Amino acid sequence: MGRRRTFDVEKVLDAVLCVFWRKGYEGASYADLTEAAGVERPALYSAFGNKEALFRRALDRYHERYMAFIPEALQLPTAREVAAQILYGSADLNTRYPDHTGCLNVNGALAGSDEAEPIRQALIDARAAGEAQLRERFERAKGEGDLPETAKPDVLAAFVLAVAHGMAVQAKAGFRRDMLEAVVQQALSTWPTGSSNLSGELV
Amino acid sequence: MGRRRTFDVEKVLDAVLCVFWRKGYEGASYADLTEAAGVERPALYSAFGNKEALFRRALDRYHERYMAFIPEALQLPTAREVAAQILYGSADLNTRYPDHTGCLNVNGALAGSDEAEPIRQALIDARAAGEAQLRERFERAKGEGDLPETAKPDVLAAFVLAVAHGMAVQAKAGFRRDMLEAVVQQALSTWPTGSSNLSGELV
DNA sequence: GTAGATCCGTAACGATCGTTACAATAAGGG
DNA sequence: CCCTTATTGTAACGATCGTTACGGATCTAC
Repeated sequence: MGRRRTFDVEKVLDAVLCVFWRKGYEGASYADLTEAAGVERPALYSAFGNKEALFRRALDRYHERYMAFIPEALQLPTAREVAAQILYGSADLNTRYPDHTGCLNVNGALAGSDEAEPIRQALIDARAAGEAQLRERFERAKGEGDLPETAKPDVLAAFVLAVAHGMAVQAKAGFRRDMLEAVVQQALSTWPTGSSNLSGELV
Repeated sequence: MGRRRTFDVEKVLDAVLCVFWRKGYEGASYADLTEAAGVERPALYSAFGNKEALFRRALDRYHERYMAFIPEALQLPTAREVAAQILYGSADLNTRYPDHTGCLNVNGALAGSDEAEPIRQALIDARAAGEAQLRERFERAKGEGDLPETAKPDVLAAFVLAVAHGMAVQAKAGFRRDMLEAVVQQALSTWPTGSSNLSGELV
């Protein structure tokens, strides 16, 4: 059967993920990746394929390990709780690790060379998938009377994720968690209600 | 006094600016820059210095030519109008040019290699300067009774710019202007007021 | 018209990029 | 114990990165 692998594939993937999280797809070199992983280049190629495939694996792992709060949030009873959980969860995740702040979905490849276009599009698709889920959840809330008839689920979803992405930019700039949480509170103060709460006050 | 320049420095700077806008600092190569500018590399070095200095010149020009709506917005009479002008102006700028969407302040260098750290910090500083101006404007509004005593100018400024930065991310992902404008409307839907407008309706 | 200064394009610099031969090493099956 | 198979680290690949010598071209000043 031949020689066996001497490193833990998942641990290496975690180390690689952190580098991509901090430096983005193009900003992370194989020198950075091998140093963080404690593994030489051919081992990375053998285990994961080329850089693009490695990033996609790291991105999948990111969603599994760090974005699990999103599907959890979608199961909460009210649309407002869903939005609050997503926004507070984002503020937390974006500031939890001082050496890789922000969000991989945003940091990964916002702008870059033409060579990075497939990865940039993959991140766009990943964000669009999350937005579609959120929109569907808000449509359900509208049907349940949890959101008013005038509410626009697509706009609400885009708004919530705009705030989340903006916080990711701010976290990458060094914003502290309590500031982001205050931003979330302000964002939620505009939340529409199905009944009589027109005051804009927090529930 | 010697041979004269055969190209228009400002036009070259505009062409360079568009490339940085689309691909970011590290994603834009000299091959890209010279092709867009119609000028060979040594001419760029002679006129602007190295890549970092060239980007800073392009960034200055960006603020002069495209972000002029910010200081204009700050002079509007009410805090709500200031916020609205900044957000609608951002939505417009982020989607106005199909081949370089989003915002240079965000696209330029959100994440990247260590070599890009000075530029990344310069963009952070530029955004922080705009945020400080906005906060001061909101402090003034608070003193004028335009914002309630409970309002937090720093949080409001961070919130407005979080929405703006989030829209920049979304615009770079292909969001259309009308969608961003709906996001802006949602963000403004319950702007705090100093007097009796607690309905959350748009003015 | 000539001298001096400045700019232009070609072509190359060393460094780093992502990627991969290749040989040594270590495991299992006969 | 040998053969096969797979993994390891070294060391290099061609391409591209940002940067710059250098020589020919073009201007002003005298």
